[in-house]
Amino acid sequence: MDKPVTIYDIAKKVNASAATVSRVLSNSSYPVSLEMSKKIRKVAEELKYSPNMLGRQLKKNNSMTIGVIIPSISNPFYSEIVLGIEEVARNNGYHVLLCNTHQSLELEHEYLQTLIEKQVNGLIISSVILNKDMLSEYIRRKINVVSIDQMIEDADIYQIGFDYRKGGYMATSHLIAKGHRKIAFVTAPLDRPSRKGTYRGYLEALEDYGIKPLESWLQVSERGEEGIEGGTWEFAIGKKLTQRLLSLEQRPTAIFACNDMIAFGVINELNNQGIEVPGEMSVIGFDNIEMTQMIYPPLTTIGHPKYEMGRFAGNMLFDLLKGVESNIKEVVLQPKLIERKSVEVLLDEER
Amino acid sequence: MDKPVTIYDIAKKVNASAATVSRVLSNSSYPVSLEMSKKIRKVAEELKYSPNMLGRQLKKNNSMTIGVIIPSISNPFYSEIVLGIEEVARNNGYHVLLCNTHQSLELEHEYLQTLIEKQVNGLIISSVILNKDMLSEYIRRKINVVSIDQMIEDADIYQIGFDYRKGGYMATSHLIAKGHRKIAFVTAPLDRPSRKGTYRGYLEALEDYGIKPLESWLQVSERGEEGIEGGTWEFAIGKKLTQRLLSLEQRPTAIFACNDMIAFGVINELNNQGIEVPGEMSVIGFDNIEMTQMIYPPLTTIGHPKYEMGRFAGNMLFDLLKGVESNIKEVVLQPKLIERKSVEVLLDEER
DNA sequence: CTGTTAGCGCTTTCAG
DNA sequence: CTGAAAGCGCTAACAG
Repeated sequence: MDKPVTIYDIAKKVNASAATVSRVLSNSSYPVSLEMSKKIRKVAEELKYSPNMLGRQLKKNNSMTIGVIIPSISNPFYSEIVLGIEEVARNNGYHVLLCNTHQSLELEHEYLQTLIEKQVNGLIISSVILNKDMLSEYIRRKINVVSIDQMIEDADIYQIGFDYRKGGYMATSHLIAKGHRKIAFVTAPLDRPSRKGTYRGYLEALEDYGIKPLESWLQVSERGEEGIEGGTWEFAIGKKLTQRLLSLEQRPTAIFACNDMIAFGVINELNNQGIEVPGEMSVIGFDNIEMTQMIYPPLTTIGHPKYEMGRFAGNMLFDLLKGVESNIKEVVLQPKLIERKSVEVLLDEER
Repeated sequence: MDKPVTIYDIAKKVNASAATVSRVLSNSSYPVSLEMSKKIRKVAEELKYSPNMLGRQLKKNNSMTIGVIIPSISNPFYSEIVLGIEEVARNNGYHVLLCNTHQSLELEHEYLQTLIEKQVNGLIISSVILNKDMLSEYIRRKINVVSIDQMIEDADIYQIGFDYRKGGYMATSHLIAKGHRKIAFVTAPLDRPSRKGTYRGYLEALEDYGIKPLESWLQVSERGEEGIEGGTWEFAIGKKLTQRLLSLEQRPTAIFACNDMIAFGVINELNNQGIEVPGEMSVIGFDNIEMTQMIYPPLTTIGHPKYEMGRFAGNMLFDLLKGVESNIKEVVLQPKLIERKSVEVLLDEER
């Protein structure tokens, strides 16, 4: 078992000191004669030297790594965000340590801790359960954290959010503009800021147009088993909630789902029961994940700039790491209506 | 800016040596008096000590990290695999450094290199472009690597594959069993072992049943722009290739897509053109990603044990890291027909 | 049971 | 321009 080659091995071979070798191989600005420099590089090549970053990182106290904590990478919503973050991390020479909490408070805690131990330089987090206190360790250690998508109340961290309320309002008023009055809202539990916001937007739109919401048109699912809350679960609740809706005496003419996965479930169940979308029932989703273009009919939904949010958060974090202080601590990204084919105008006589 | 607390700070406070502190805080089996041990833990708590893993890792020459290289996490096929790997990594106390190559040879090279520099203990890779030579550095350094899904020819590494040929055979013979004779194969470029295998299976099934394949029923897309080859691209080629198929004089009665994303494109185009699935055209996919259950009609496809493949690869790797040598270097996972609703029997008179 | 010492691989003063 | 030496935080012989 041949020992890994270090700068000392190279130093010996070229009759130089480890310091000099380090200086050239780490591209330091420190002056080294061209001749020496060349020789060192040549030998490094020959010996197939590759630096041990642990050494450097320990010395510099800089891991060149940022942590990213999200519920689950298998959720396409998050995978787009992560792709955005990764791109800017790579451009800055950083690596990403990705952590999937699977909605488990315990796991989230654990990751928060090990990321500190691994000496991450910064953290980007989209947490469902996080509060200010849990981040205190980071703040104390002056590790920069930026929170995305889910706002954390009055924590002293940078946040980049999304206006869910407005999105909910847009979706609902679009439906109203198309002539719908009986609009159901189908959602996973209203336990996160994002969903609460969307729901508020829904309510406000109805109110602004003088529509009194029927209680039974708000369909909220039970909490899912933590951990298995993948796309399948959301799809399933979309189906179940739709069944309930269809068994109502007063059926709605349009369904607003709090996210696209649930909307897929809604449409699927509608199809199963032979109800045509959008002919007999309009459906609108939320998030605009890639798949919305791929189903039939293509889903009308609310656009959420996921990739951009990731890039934005990444850039913000790296600015902070570079010491570029900003006094903008909070930015809110804006929703956008994406019209496709799952919503149809409702004629007066059908109301 | 308060300096991070180290074991020395604790040692000073309790009048012990750093060694002793290290012994208790790293849960070493080395004997330390209960009294001392308690005191140390208490002070560690008070000082909010958290170990710097870089120090330990450098000393132990063990990063407790494995690298995972895949094309893109935004592809649901890979995200499931990764979830499987992550689970076993976590159970073993390891972290995963995830790298998305976006089909770029350059990026792949770069990652291969930086992972070595970061001193990963092992590597799991599903590479499209990898060959034996590119792994030589790893082999030389005795870093264990296990390759998944895409077999690498006669490299001295562990491999866990999937029988694409058999999958292709199963899909095609299922179609044949349902009465189809005019079966098109719609695929991304046949430049990877997996797709080649699937295609071979398709051919063999046709031959076994005495069906001569029409050349125009093999529809291969052009290469996509590297990097943007996400789900949208595959969806798009599914659509485009279907258009070509439909413009043929001799139309097929069934379409076999080399993966589910492409199958979604196929179905979408069929829908657009008012062709009913499966009534007028049967469609079968490949991979059984989650979304296949969510579209309408639910897609008949070939099951690929993605999550299990991830777990399998992870377990194999950790066995190797633990020194459990195995003489099984190659294992091939098996396909499974998943019957849903996108294939219909073709009556004799329709042939 | 505890402490001393050396050193993992690298960078960085500080002197030459 | 080059080198010697110290040290990042931690662990592991070795000696007591």
